[in-house]
Amino acid sequence: MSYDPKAIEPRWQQYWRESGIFRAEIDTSKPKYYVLDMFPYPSGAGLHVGHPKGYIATDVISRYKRMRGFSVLHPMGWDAFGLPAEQYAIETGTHPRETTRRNINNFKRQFASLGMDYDWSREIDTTNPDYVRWTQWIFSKLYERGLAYLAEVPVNWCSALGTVLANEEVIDGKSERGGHPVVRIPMRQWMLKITAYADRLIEDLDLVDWPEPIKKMQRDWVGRSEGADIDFTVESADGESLRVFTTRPDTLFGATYMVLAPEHPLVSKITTPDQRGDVEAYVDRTQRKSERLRLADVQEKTGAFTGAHALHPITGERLPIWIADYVLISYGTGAIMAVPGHDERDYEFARTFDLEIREVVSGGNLDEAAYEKAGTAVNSDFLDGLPTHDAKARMIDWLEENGNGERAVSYKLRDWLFSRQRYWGEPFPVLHMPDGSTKLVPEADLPVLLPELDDYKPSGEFEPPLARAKEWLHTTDPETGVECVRDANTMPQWAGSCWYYLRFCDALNADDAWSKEAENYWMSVDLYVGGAEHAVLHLLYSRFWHKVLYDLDLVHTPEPFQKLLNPGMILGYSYRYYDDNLANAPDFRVRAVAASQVKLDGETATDAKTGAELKARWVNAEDVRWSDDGTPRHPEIEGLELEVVTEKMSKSRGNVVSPDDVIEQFGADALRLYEMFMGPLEKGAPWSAEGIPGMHRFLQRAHRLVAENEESVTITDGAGTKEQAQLTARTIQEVTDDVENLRLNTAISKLMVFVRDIVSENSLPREAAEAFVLLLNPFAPHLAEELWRSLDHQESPGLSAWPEPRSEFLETDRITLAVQVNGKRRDEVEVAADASEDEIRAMALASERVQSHLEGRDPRKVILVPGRLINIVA
RNA sequence: GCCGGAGUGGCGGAACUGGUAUACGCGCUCGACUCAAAAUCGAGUGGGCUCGUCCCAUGCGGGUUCGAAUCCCGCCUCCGGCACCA
Repeated sequence: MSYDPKAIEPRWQQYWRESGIFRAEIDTSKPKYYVLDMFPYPSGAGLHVGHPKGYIATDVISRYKRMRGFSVLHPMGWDAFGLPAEQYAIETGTHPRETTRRNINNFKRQFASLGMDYDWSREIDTTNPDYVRWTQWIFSKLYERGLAYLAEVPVNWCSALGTVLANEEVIDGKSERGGHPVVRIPMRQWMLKITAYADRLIEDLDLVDWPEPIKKMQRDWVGRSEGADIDFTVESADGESLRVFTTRPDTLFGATYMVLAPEHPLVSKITTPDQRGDVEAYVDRTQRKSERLRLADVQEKTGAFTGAHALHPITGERLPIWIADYVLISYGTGAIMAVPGHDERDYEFARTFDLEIREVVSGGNLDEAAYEKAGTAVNSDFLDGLPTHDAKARMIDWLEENGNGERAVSYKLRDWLFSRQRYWGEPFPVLHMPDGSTKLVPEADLPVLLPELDDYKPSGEFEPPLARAKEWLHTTDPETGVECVRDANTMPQWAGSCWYYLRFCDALNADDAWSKEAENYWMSVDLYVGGAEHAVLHLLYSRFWHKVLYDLDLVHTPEPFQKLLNPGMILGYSYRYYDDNLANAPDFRVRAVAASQVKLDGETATDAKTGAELKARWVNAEDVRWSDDGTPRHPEIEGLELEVVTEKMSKSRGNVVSPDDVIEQFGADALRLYEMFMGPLEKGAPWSAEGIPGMHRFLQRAHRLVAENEESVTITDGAGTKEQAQLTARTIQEVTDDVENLRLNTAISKLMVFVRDIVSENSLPREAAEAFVLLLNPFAPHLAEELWRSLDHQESPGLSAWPEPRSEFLETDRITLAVQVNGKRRDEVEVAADASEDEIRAMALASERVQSHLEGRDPRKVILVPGRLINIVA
């Protein structure tokens, strides 16, 4: 019988599901291994071939670790709150719960068809009331600790999404999802005090094994800087003092003016009557300037003079106080001392408004640019002659002694804006009392469930859809019977993903979020695999929650994820052109333009000839017409050449390849193998259909080798010839080493070499065959099951022990050494493995080729690299 | 602009701490099987020429070394992140 994945794969998938052999068990006699994928949002589009790369990798590792004797936890679940289901509900009236249920079923079907070994008894759905209950419970813990608070804050309001967004979700003034415009308006919102954990979020990165670039991104995001707060007295404003933060207290003598953010509370107080007009006009202008515009002209410095002056704390000099939007209200104290000699931004501002530039650190040329590096203090009274580092310390000492300031630390990280004005999220377990205070819904009354709504639309008036559910909204405090109001906001999608890895440890626990015992056994996550796009969002948020839980003694590790791996994205080829139908009008005489005729400026495309604005369009990959010279063309518009772009797979780009189709044609094992074989896990690459048949052929060969041996190959007992035993031992050793180091691509290539070379005189040794099937099992588990049975085993290979190489076959008695002359390879010699240097040297010098390259010269030096080469230097 | 990461055959990639560059797969060429094709199997496949015991090749230009894809210096290109954070 020939290899037929369609017949084999469903059979074993059913067996895995029904036998429950991959169920995770707490077994204290075994070491544990917790391998976790970032769980997906179950979208309506289902999985495409770009998704499973990480999932397949964890499946390989999970199966491997189980065979190595670990008790393995490898769960899967759904991050199922979120905008698309809600958007779909708005459009069609279908309840998000229904959409979510359908999508989850489709995802589960796809995961099953890929042959995943998930323990489905631990499945998590973040929208499930049993789960929401504990998400709300953790929020209550944050609230009790004072880490959740309501604040009137300027928020990122996105009217298209009808909600506020966290800073991290806004990119270039547009929403991260969908790219809709975002404006800043003040609103009363739930905030989480992540800044209280800023230092620990940086320090504890030393405890985890993560890619260095990701750690750096997190450090930079928290953005800790050390310096000093310095107080300036505002002249003639009844002793009003102005506090600034600086990282360069050593340049205090170089401060020639002060700048407040336009939103700074002092602005209205200190502005002099004759400057009021200018100042108010400027404040008004910056308020209306969108985030986007503010970014666009970062180079241009603008500002207005308040008419007020501050007094230099040491010299008593009068420094003019300006306002300018290059100073941000949300960082530091919202005010700065400007040192134009040693800060690029202040320098530009001073140049624009003709303010004094003073050198207080030597080393640069202030006629040309600000000098920001370290140097020696000059024109600085008691700091003169000190190097920057010492000058900073001396100045801080002076400030503290004289009561003019103190050592201070500032962070870029802001508190986490935690409420959304949407329907499909966790309600806040909070009651608003008539006196304006808030209190938690008692733990016994959790979860607070979402009310049913007829209409999921955001009102557009900054009011959440939940506010329309009057009966739900108005309730009574179960403790006092007082009438009160629920909170109409919902939590952001991050909430559910902040702690799901803990619930997986004990997913069926009805009394607690997790038991101490389960948490103790399984945590922390040994290997966490997921996209680098979560480097600062999900990973920072969940680390924060985890630390709060750690402080509450609810978890026993300070960090949740020990090792992190970011699989590279699999991209698709898409085919692009442009047209001038900007508004997608239905009856529009569309003019299509090839990419070669288009000028790109950032995100806007214009016609290179006419300058008219254009919109990018894509042709579905399968609809592309290929001309004879191999260029892609539009299927209908005659002669329109398409531009080939490699980008993330998405429906809108028409470049999605479904795993369903690949599995239908070549089987899940071939798909699994191909995705792992494409290259290193961390690296992304465009999907190419050409490689899959090669994997299919390899599996076919393996099948023929082990299971169809009646014709040409016979399985013989024992380890076979010396060469066969050596190849087997070496393959075991090398595959093991590769898997341990997550080099799954090279592990597969070694299995291929084995299949190519193992047969000798039409015989396949039984030991070799069995080792091979076991090595193959994590990668191609369906075929491995099949082959294992054909070798007369009753149990799954997934439950067998991983093979050990027989050490006596790892060593060889004769080795081949390269012979170099002056570093260039000229010949090779075969020597006994234990040959002495003199012997090897003699053999190398005896080589005809070596002699001819020596051209009669005597060797000056001979370098022997044991086991590798001998280099003769002449 | 700043900070990361990466550039190796026609393509995906391999080369572990500086030690035989191009493993493995795809593609291509030739051959076997076949009436023929597909499938399968086998052989070959970095480039060059004066076809040798040759020369040149790991983005470009230098350097260190007996020896460099690997280390150092200076550039170029692509990908990702950040973006007035005082």
